[in-house]
Parts: sequence; structure tokens; C-alpha cells
Amino acid sequence: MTDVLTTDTTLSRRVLDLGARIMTFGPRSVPADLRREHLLAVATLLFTERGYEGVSMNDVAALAGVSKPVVYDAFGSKEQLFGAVMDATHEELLRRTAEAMDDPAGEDPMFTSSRAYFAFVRDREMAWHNLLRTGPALVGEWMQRLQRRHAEFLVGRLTMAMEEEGLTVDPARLEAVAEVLVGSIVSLAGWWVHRTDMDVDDAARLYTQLMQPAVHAAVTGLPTA
Amino acid sequence: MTDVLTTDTTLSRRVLDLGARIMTFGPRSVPADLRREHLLAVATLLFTERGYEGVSMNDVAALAGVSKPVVYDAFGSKEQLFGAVMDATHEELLRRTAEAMDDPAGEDPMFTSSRAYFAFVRDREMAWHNLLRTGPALVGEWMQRLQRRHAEFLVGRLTMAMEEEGLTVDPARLEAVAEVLVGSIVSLAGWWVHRTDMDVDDAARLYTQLMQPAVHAAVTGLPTA
DNA sequence: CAAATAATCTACCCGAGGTAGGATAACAGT
DNA sequence: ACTGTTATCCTACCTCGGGTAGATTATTTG
Repeated sequence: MTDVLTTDTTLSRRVLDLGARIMTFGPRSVPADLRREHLLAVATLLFTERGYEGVSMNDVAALAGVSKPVVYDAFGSKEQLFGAVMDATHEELLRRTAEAMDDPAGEDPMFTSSRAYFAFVRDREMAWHNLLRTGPALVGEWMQRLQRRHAEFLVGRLTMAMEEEGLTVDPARLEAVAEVLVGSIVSLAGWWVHRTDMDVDDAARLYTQLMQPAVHAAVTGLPTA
Repeated sequence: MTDVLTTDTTLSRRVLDLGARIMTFGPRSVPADLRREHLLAVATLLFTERGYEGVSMNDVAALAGVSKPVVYDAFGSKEQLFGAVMDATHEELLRRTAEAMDDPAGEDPMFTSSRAYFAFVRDREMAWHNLLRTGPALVGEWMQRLQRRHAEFLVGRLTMAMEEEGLTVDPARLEAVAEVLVGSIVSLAGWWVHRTDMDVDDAARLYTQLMQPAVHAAVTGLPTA
């Protein structure tokens, strides 16, 4: 509740800059888009630090030096405000990966873009966690726990399968494979569930066709196939 | 608010059964575990139909024919109640995929288990959507929108890459690949972010090594490699 | 310098999560 | 059977936070 300007300096920087520009307007009445921009910066800062339910609209208004209805005028609701923050943050993530794709000479774009992705996650860890992964914190974390559990289960299975064939694989790599398998099936299911032209078997076939090679690659250690 | 017993007959069935067993206790005072089981069934039903924020603790208490503190006695908070519901549902999902893995003779376990997964999603669509995917509904849906957007972006890129090499691929298949790529990188990043022994490049290398073959498989159409 | 419009504030509503404290039922031991 | 203890349950309340009504003040336009 006291000093908020702890972690992400670029975020607080932005808040302060916009705050300064607003100060130049004498008593009050600031153009709507500037206000909006400022509020967005403030909200991004707060949501990043404390997550969705850790921040009240009063907090946002207070830190922006303004009263609540101003926030509601600019963004219609808390969810829309949060959505705008997510959008902006995700936009930056996408931009960074896109740039990385065709940036240097020769390097595999899949490698460079995923590197950009991981780099973003690392140096904006709070944002990634509170904005892009677990919207509303506690329940979101529960969901991750479930995925984790699923992944652990798969690790067990994979280990068994490996042992049967007398193969040994780095455990960390197995974990990674499991994680990728869970993430991709969840994601694929979300895409597939609204398609009427593929039945369950089609989906399973597709999934297997896509991910089987990934598992294979992890086990044999071949870079590309 | 009126009839709740619309979609999932097995859920409402369970609620009614437990309700009946409770009726046999004359005036009142029902053993704690039975109460708990009943409440869990009621909550599962409601959350499945209306999602996390569509259901109040009052709703749960009312449909269970009981007063609010009873619910709070059994499960400490709304989040814990929802968590218990998630746990139980996810448990069933896991059980079904696990059974499918080593069930029949000979078939590829990756295929059979993923088929079980997709089958679950199809015939428990509300549960999958409201319980396992988007905990708190509206914001969760926003997150999915972002992933969707990311996937669409990738579809564009993949299409370009294909065209450059003079390849043509079924658009639906491209979408599936994109979905799988996004889901797996999100998931892998969530796993990796707490590891100190892998830097950004390691992560990107690993991801590329795993998923490159998946893309390749989609393009060439080879089932397994 | 009015009239219309934009920006802002104070004061409030209300729904929902959560709890305090008491009442009633079930059960134990004597 | 009676009494003390424990388990179950309810009524009545608190509080916090999202959201809004309506008045107030600034800014622009004719």
C-alpha cells in the first residue's frame, strides 16, 4: 500500500512521465485520451504487482490522483480495464517475438522467436504471471496446479515407457515434454471444441500426429528430424 | 434461477440422490461428510452451468436447502469450494485418460489417451469450459482470446513460410499447429520460469527441439516420423 | 458572455463474501 | 433418565468493493 514503485522501473517511469504531463494542466480537466493513457499505465503497474483481485478500483483512482468515476468513464468496468492492460501487455509480447522472427541473418526463426518469448517472461515475470497467465489470481493458480498435476502424471508414464525400452532420458527433459504435451492438448482442445467437422477420433489422430514427433525428438535428442 | 437441472443429467442425478439420502434424516443434523458430499455435488452442478462468478455462496446454500455458514463450515471459502470442484472434475478427466492408455490391445497409448481427453471435453463441455479452462469466467475468456490472437498471428506466419517453399497445407491443420505451438510455449514457460539452471537460450533450444518436429510432421503429413 | 459540452467530484447503493454468537440436536457417561 | 459435551445448524450482522446518480466545476463554441 505504500511504495508501489518497486519492481518494474519502466512501468513506474511511464506512470511518472504521464503524471508530470498531467501536472502541467493547471487546476484540473485533462484531455480524455491522456487521462486514459495515464490510468492505463497506473493500472498496469498495480495489476502487475498485485494481480487482479489485489487491486481495487479505488486503488487505481487513488494512485492516479483522481476519483473513481473518472476511471469508470475511461474504462467501463474493472474487467474491461484489466482487459485493456492485458491487451497492451500481450501486444508487446507479440511484437517482441515477431521482431525476433525476421531480425538477424540466418538463424532459425522458431528459435529466435521463442527466445524472445522466454526473455519476455524472464524480465517481466510479474506481468507474465499476473497479467497473461493467471488473471484472477487464486483460482488461476489452482488451474495451473491441475496442469502441473497432469504433467507429473505424464512424467510417470513417460518414465515407465522409457524404462521398458531401456532408454534413459534426462528427467528435466521429460518434465519439459510432459509440460508441452499438457499445454498443447489443452490448447488444441479449446480450438477443436467449437469445430463441428472433426470428431473425437480426428482430433486424437491430429494431436498424436503432431506431438508424437515431439516426444520422439526429446528421447532421441535429434535437433530437427 | 429456476430450473437448474438442464444439461448434465449425471450431475443433477447425483445431487438428487444425495438429497434423498439426506431427507431420510428426519428433522435435521446430517453427518458432516454426507453434507459435504452433497454440497460438493450441488456446487459442481452450479459452477458447471454458470461459472465461478455466476454462482454465489447463497445460491449453493439455497439449492442445498441449507444456510450459508454450513457451506463455510464444510469448505472454508468460495475459492476452496471451487477448488474442490475443480479437483474432483480434473480427477475424473485424468482417470479417463489413464484408463484409456493401457486399455485395449495394441493401439498407440498416445492416441487412445488423447481420444479419451477429447471425448471428455465433448461430453462435459460446460464442465471443461467453466471448471477446467476459464475459472473466473470473463477474464479467463479474455486470456483465451489473447491465445487465439497469438495463434492467428502464427497462422499468418506459417502460411507465409509455406508459400515461400511452395508447399500447400490444409488451413485447418495450420490452425491446429499454431494452437499447439502457443499452448505448449505458454505451458513450457510456466514450467521453466522457476528453474534457475536454464537460461533463455536453453529454453528456446529445448522448445525448438521439441516443437520443430511437430510442425514438420504437420507439413509433411507423416504420422510418426 | 451565455449555452452547451466535457471532466470531475461527493455521496451513495447494493450485492456478495465472510463471521459472531446463539440455538438445537446427538451422544457420552454416570 | 439426566446432564455435560460435542457436532450441526441458523439468524443476523459486518465489510469491502464494484458500480452509479446527480450535482459541480472547467472548457469550448456561438
